[in-house]
Amino acid sequence: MLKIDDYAVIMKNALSKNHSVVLGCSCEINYSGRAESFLPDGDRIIVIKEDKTLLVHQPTGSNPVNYMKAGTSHVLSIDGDKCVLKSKNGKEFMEIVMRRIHFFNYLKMNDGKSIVLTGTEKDMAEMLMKNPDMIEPGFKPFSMEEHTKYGFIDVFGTDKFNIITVVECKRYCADLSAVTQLRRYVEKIKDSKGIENVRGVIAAPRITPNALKMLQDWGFSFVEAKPPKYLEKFDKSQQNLHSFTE
Amino acid sequence: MLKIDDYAVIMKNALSKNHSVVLGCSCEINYSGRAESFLPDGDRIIVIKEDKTLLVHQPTGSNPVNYMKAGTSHVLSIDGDKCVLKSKNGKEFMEIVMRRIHFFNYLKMNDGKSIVLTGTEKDMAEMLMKNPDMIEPGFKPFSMEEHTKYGFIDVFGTDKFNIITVVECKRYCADLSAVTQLRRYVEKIKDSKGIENVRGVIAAPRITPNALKMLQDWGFSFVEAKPPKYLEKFDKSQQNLHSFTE
DNA sequence: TCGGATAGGCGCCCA
DNA sequence: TGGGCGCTTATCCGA
Repeated sequence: MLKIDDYAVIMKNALSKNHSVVLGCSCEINYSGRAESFLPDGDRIIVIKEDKTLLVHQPTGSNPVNYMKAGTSHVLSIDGDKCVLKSKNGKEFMEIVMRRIHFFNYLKMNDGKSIVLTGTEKDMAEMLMKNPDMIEPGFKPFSMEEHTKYGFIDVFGTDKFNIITVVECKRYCADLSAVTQLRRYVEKIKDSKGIENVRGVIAAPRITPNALKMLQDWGFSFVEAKPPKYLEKFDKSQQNLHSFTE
Repeated sequence: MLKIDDYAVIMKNALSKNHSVVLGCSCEINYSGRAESFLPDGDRIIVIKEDKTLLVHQPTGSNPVNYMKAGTSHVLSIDGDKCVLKSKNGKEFMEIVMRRIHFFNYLKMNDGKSIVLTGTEKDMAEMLMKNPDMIEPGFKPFSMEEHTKYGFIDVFGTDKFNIITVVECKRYCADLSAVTQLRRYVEKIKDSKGIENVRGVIAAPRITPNALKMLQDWGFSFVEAKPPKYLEKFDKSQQNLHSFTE
């Protein structure tokens, strides 16, 4: 069983060599920066990454209870029978006082790979550009170049009556803010083009009742559309992959 | 040096006993659910929490590259010289194929404490309720967080001329969406009360130029205000805490 | 660097 | 359970 001083020595060494560090400990934490926080003593898992990102995790939940962003400087010291980590990044400060260290590991991670992700809102907009009938028959999208020219509008074109139409995509459920966002775009186009008659469309798998009401109040319309998934290979092998019983 | 089969045995045991699990490994990952993703082989840190949250971290960045939310079921198996973790949560699936395990730890975490956080938007709204002159002389607040009746308005009251005024707080920099949000609240109030004259105010430390323009176009106004920080004790000891040289 | 917008966002509160 | 919304949001992308 290593003593806390021994952990401190190997931890200092690992940090200086830019290894990733993972440990389980009992600690209390002060943070001051964009906000301020105090977390009383309890068991946590702490990760310090090679870019000096610091994460503190409690035994539940997806998000770290405390964290520091990449580029933070970390200094470890011993204060009596406690191990203290002081972290600083600009105007942000954190102090972790470790009462006990349950385990400690470090690792030089070899990982240059980045994730390939599909089914995002961007994929959805591209799908609608390629299949404009999904919005409505006769819809003609402008080119992508023109799309970027007008800012952050997802899809942009003309309907069968040649009316300029702004389409806002949402990959999940469209809400009130999606409608106000669309409204802002439509007004932007009206303003910059000097045209009165501009249509607004929300394309999403579904929409909340309040959002639909506001949409209709503004004379906009809703089109049901789902984001595409390209990695069909994996889809097909799902039954196989998850053939275990729950 | 433990073999991958040995790791699998202790890992299965730890998972069944609802311990938190932390490991470093080389792995590749498939995910399918709200989107789909593939992550080629590389070194990662994996955490499985007691609520069955799964986090996969690369050596840089704050966010996990892959994850599964609380309540996921995890099944570990050996496939040749690989260790495979299959995870399932509703319509979401993940498969982690581990080529090599660098380290492994588990821990029954004892942590009932929750974080105390100040300097949030809610604190800011409370500050403005208690010090209405910060908005403007003569401002009288009605109530805070009008959740039920008129939406989720932060602060709500009357100005010195008894005009109904809606205040939207932002803890950081107010942007276009803050203005459209305020606009939506003001219109809601006008509509439900049948009153034409309703003022809109954004209270934030700062505001983007475009947002300010839109705000003014709509006859709304901007008030500079910062979220309060209460844990002054820690503030004062900052020099002391961070007296190390960088 | 700033601004704008998305996220497999998450987490919290409330009807 | 779903809607609405803040977040120490983080992260990406374009000007």
